[in-house]
Amino acid sequence: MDDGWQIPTVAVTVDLVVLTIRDDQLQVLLVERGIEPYAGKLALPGGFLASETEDIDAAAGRELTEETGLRAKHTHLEQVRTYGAPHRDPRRRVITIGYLAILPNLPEPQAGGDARAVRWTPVGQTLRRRNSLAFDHTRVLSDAVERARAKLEYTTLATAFCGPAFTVADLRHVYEIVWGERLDPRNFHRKVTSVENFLVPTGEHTTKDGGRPAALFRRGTAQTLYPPIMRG
Amino acid sequence: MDDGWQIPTVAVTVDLVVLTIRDDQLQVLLVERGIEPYAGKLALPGGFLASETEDIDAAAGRELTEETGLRAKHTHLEQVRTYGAPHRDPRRRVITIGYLAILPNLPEPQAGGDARAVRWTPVGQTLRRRNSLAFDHTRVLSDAVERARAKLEYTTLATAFCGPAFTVADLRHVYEIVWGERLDPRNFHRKVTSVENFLVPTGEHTTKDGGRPAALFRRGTAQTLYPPIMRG
DNA sequence: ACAAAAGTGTTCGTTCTACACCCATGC
DNA sequence: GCATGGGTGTAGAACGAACACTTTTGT
Repeated sequence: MDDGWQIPTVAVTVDLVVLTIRDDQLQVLLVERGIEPYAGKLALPGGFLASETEDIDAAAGRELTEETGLRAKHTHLEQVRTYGAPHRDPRRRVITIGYLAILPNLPEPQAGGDARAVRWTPVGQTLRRRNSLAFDHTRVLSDAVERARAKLEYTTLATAFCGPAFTVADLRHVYEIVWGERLDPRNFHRKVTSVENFLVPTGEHTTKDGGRPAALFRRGTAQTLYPPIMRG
Repeated sequence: MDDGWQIPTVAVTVDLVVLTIRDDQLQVLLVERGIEPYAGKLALPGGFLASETEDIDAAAGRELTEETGLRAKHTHLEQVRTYGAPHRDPRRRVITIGYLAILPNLPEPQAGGDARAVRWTPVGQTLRRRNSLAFDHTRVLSDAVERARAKLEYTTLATAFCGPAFTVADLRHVYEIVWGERLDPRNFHRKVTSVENFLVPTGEHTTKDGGRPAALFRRGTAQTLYPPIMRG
């Protein structure tokens, strides 16, 4: 074994799948690459570890802040998986750790500190076209979206797409758009309001909608949904 | 940005959580460390990438073969998550990718090609004691075991603990031991036999048991269970 | 015959689904 | 009043838990 073998080291990046709902679509934050390889192609935002001692979760939070101007603390941010095929970056060996971030629909387009061209893009069309993204980012996006879809079933993750106060209909729209299927408004209402500590009434109500004002809620302390809300 | 900054590189290991059922207990394969840090302590088997171009899944398969003598091809082996706290290894920066492997109970103790002292250890007592494992391996083990427990609910993973032919009771014992709870034999039988392509009858039956011979099955092609088999 | 484990049938209560219906607002 | 969406009630289907019961072996 000990025949002068040196421990190999590799470069490490974090790549972010930042999801939100805009214009009744599930959208992902993409950047246009300015340099080779894949110059001009769209890619997930991300980057190398800033130093040999930067924590990987901290690196993901730092990238999120750089791209969106938001603090990671108030955002859902979780690791999905790591991609380490040898030639996924043609320049050199790079493994990347994929993260899923979920934001509410922001009033203004993100004003990142970074000068790169950054844009919201519908997830559906991005996944439908092969090779629409640089590197293996289509796979990274696909895995993260599937994670999000699955977690809506048995966790309270859907509230991460909503602002501080939201209606039951807002929450239902999250499910409908992320899953791409219609849910019965009446049964959905009963399900979510009967889970303990999922939704906390603020006492406020919406105004100026087409119909009866809806009660406003904020996130409760519950992290898991039991019973789960299942897809079709 | 481009002020002479060098891309930092880090060492990468894969660590394996190899689970099996022995003596009616969920057990994990551990090695006794021979060198500092944590010399004499138990740790998960694993090791550094063999070269700068080794695929990480291939590295996990290689480590599995080195430790158990088994080909990864016939074993369930999946990535769980990556651990990258800066000082998780006191010597140098190392990030590790945790993998979950599941084996049937082997007739003989594993005869690995590696000379290190390797042993099966019950998972329950290992997780109960803090600091029973080196590095952050208690966390890695915990995450992998929770992954296995969760996947029994909605996938056919339980068959990975069984040999090529098994009875419904064998499969139920897997669930009972991994989950640590009793299941009704009659209802369990109905559930698993009614999932399409989960269990394929071999036509053979057990002999020399206390009661009526049980039909033998082998794995079918189904990967997911619908409806799921839920924990309490 | 008896014990033991495999496998089937049945009952009962819960949950899901579909939809009728009432409520509260803007116009 | 009427349209619009919020929210509640309810009947029927589907599902799961509990358990009586039958089947097939070994001793």
